[in-house]
Amino acid sequence: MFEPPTLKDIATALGLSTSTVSRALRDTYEISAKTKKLVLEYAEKINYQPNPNALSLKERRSKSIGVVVSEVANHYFSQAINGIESIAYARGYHVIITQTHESYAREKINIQHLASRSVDGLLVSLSAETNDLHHLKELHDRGMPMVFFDRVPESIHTHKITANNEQGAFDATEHLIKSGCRKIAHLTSSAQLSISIERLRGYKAALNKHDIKVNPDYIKHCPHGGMFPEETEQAVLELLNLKDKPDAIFIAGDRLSIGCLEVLKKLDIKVPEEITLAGFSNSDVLNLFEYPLSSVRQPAFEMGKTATEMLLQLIESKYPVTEFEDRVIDTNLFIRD
Amino acid sequence: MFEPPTLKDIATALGLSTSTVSRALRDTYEISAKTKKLVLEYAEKINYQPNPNALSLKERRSKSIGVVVSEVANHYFSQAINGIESIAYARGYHVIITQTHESYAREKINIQHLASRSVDGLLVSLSAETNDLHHLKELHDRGMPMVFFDRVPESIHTHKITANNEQGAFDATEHLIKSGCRKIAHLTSSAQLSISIERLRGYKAALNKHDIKVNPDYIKHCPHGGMFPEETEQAVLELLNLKDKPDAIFIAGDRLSIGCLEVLKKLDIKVPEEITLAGFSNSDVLNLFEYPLSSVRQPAFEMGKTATEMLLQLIESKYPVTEFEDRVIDTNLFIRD
DNA sequence: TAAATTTGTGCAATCGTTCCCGACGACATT
DNA sequence: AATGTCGTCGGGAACGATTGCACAAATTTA
Repeated sequence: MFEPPTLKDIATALGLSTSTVSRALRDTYEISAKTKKLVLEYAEKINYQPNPNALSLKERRSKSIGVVVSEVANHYFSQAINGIESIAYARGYHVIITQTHESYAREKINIQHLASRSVDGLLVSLSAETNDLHHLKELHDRGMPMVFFDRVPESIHTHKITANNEQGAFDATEHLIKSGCRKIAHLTSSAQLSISIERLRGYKAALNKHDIKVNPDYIKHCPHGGMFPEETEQAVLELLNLKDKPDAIFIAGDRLSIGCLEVLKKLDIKVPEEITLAGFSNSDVLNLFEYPLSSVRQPAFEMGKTATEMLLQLIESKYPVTEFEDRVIDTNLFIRD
Repeated sequence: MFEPPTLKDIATALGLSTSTVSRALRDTYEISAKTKKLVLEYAEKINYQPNPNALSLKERRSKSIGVVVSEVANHYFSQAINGIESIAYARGYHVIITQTHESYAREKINIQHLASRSVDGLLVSLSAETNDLHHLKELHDRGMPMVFFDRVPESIHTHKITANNEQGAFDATEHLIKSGCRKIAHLTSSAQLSISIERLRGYKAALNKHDIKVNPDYIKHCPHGGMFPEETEQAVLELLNLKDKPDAIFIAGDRLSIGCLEVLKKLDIKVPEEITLAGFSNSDVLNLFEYPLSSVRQPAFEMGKTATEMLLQLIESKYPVTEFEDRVIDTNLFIRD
């Protein structure tokens, strides 16, 4: 069995009390240099590490933060996680990552898990299915520090950090228009998600600016964010089977883009000859794709960093924070073909 | 501040002792039905959750396992993690994921982190840089249950689970040979990694079987597994600049494949006209690539599941386990073009 | 009716750590 | 010689939950 050494082990081995050993290790002034040296050397020798559970119990904090994302396989999130870890580790915090796979049930369980696991704070990006915010609201009301990023809720009052989704969507859509497209469809995630709302707004704004009427038939929502391939496939097929077939699609997410490309490939539809594409994606292999896909790239790493800094500020604040920030970071449009 | 309710809160609110409350919640026989109901209802109402740190301290286990992989952005690992989580969650364990980014220093820190964090066991895939196994050996000797997967060490005696790398490499190489290639190069990760060794062996075996001489100039190692694009680029360029230029490359990893494709694209080298490719990859977007890449796919999800089952068996075993298993799972070759 | 048994509950120790408080020797001060 | 100060160190409570043991009240038995 794995039994790490404890303070008591050091104390009995050295004929001291646990309090003295504790103080020696924490370099308190009231311990003699000789004793300190003795203790430190022995502790080093047996590779003593304080028991984090005992510490958490005593200090009432765990020096760890919980992260809730839909999927680590998503490039946006894996990059954001790298940003989160870079800050968290530097400040002495552990990071516990959980995935919702866009499921509301899974999100609830994970949040519950993390809260009971006594993390000091939460970094959350909502799942595509999430409508009800009760589980988060209650926890927030009870004082759990949390910061939302990417997919943020309207009604929970805390720090939020998002990409400039509206501007990004506007840029992508306008790029399609400037490429000569007029019948631009929009394939997006579930309707209640903040990113969906904002991207839809940017899409409409671009159309409006260029005097193109918004066609409701051109807007397709995938309630599970493309988690199920059939969902994406059906949406794309519906677009392609319209009488007035679109000549471009603006796609609101990574997984949706891939799903869409797969359908187009299966039907052997030429891109960009028959249809032009643009979409949100943080994938680093888009350049290698057979079909060109102009992409709006979010500063994921930076967003992860910023969100973590905000969360640690909440966690370490001595007084309840009442002023919350809504940070918006610009996106970049990468044009392909 | 976030102060979850404790047993004592319930006890004082109900005029009982903490022991009675504890027993009521754990449904012990010696508590009257009336009291039980009272306690359960109140606990439900205030959403009581036992403090996991107090429990871990008492039980001397945390019901959590640590995972060490090189990168969650790697499709193989993200799929493996899904497999790990599926088992762990079902058995009531938390999963703490850490990334090495192929760095030995990072691996040491993460292992140290997880050990001090008192996880009950470790699921490890070695980093490309790792040569020295001291940090793992010492922990293992001190009784920390661990299971290795994918990249496994020779000298630590515990459960290991790998894909049939040799057979997979053999299949891929033989496929290249059957496609008419004779001058087959091999682009791979750092030389000491188990997967590199086994895949190299399979590569050589296929060449031998078909009476093709192994050309040492055709074998290129990337010590950081393609973590740095320059590394991959240089290796590929060296291959392309050989007097006797190879007509195919068998690539031993996901990131290397992508790096290689990027170089070929930059140089505008036609695939498969000028050079044919095959490689290990669990990416689900290879079909969409401009350049066809036949791929050896590992059963990542299944490997994650199996590794976790093995680890939990070690953790929950009453007696020290001395019989260890070396599970090898078959790969699948997906041919493109 | 008194003794024995059952039933329900509380006390206290434990896990590993920190920290308040007090102890005790050595030395200086009055 | 008595008191004060300082430098070092130990005792013990606390954090939250579990659990063996003790013990009172309620019930059954003799």
